Amino acid sequence: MPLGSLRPSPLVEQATEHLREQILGGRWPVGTRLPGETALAASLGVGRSTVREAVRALAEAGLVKSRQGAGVFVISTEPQEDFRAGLRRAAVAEVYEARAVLEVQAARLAARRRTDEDVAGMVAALAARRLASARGDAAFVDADMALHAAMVAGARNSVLTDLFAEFAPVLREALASLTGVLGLREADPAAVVSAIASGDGPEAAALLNAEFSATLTRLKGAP
Amino acid sequence: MPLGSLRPSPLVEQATEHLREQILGGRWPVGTRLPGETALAASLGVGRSTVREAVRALAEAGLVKSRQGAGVFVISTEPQEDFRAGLRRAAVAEVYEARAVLEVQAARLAARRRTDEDVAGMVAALAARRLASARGDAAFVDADMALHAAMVAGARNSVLTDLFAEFAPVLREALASLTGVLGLREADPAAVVSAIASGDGPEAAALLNAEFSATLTRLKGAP
DNA sequence: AGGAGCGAGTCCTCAGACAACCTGAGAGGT
DNA sequence: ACCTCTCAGGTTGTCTGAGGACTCGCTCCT
Repeated sequence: MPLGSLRPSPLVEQATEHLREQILGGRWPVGTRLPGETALAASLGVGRSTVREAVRALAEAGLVKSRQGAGVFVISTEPQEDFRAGLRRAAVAEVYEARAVLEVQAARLAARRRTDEDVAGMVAALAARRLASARGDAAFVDADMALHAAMVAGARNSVLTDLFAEFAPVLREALASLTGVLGLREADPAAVVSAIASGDGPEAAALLNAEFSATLTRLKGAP
Repeated sequence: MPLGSLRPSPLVEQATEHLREQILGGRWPVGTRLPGETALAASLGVGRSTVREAVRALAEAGLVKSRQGAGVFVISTEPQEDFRAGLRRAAVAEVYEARAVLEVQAARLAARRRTDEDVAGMVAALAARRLASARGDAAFVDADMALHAAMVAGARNSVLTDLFAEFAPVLREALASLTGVLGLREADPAAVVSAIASGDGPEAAALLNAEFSATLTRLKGAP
């Protein structure tokens, strides 16, 4: 069962996911021994070191444990992976869409609940974003994310705030290399902030939704 | 800074923990590049394969990400506290509100994207929920959650699906003891399902939003 | 029957080689 | 002056071969 000869992703990741599926699928129950490194390598059509790195990743994920001289043993078949791990594996467009789902409604709530301090935070983040616009992509994306975090914080819901914090690192990484293509600098978040500040929830939601939709079509158009 | 010549544990694990401490300790801020594999190997006094496996483990843990040709970059210095744990600690009303944020928009997407199989799943879940309505609270809540999971699945976004799965256990536990107070049995999810099936996103979103809002006021009124 | 010894199998680590890829500097043209 | 192209150096990705360390089952001897 050799892995595809084409290489859309690193071989190690392919091997890791392949083995993960087998384990989660119940091919090797808890306590059983996996085939040896050389056997797995031959079966997957990759080198031994590739298999070793895949097994190392599964060990870090808590699915297997290797004992020198004995073999690699399954210690769990539960998809113990936390939400964060799934996020990193998901396609950028899906992550971005989920982020849009979260933020559009959060903006609506923020318009009703934001305190004056929240507004001050958004205004400050807005200014920082404007400054960062002239700097590198990474700095700009950081400032942009900080602004959006401030807007979500205005919703005064700790679950939503934590959730956005989950998305932040993945989004930052994905967007930093795409700022040029996506035209993030052309967006006008000031209007959204003023809508939230003035308590106009539907307006804030509509503005954000339009921006996210435009970015999303660009994202799907040009990978 | 060579690792100890004695080997109480495998070298890879020592190297992994060593690097993890450095990253969590802030030696390399988010976004910075780690020294190259060969440099790290020399600095730790181990071979390059050992360093590679350590980096692979840290990548699986979500701390770093390696890009071929560029280097290994720090993407998080957070000690990976579990989002799930935070969910369990949050107030029920906040969790429920976040769930509403997620589902209302997911329903809107589902109306555009759901396949016929998705609709079949929702109809089946609807029937099961109707049957379960006569049974105990726990069974009914399970059936209700299954129905909502089917609706979210219709949005065809794996991130949203995973996210709802994250909420499910917490919601189930919290709602099972409150079904009587919240009047969940009185809701009419059939209308939402038919709106999704007929492609009417705004209608589906509005219906869900109304239901969630009503439940939320009851939830805050009588904890 | 019981224990010591042995050997096959396995993981652990290293070294070297080459491929694939990214980045930045410099040449060259507009 | 600015833009584009090329190229060289550095980095990660992958494979292979080798030897060390450890586990476990089998054999042989007492």
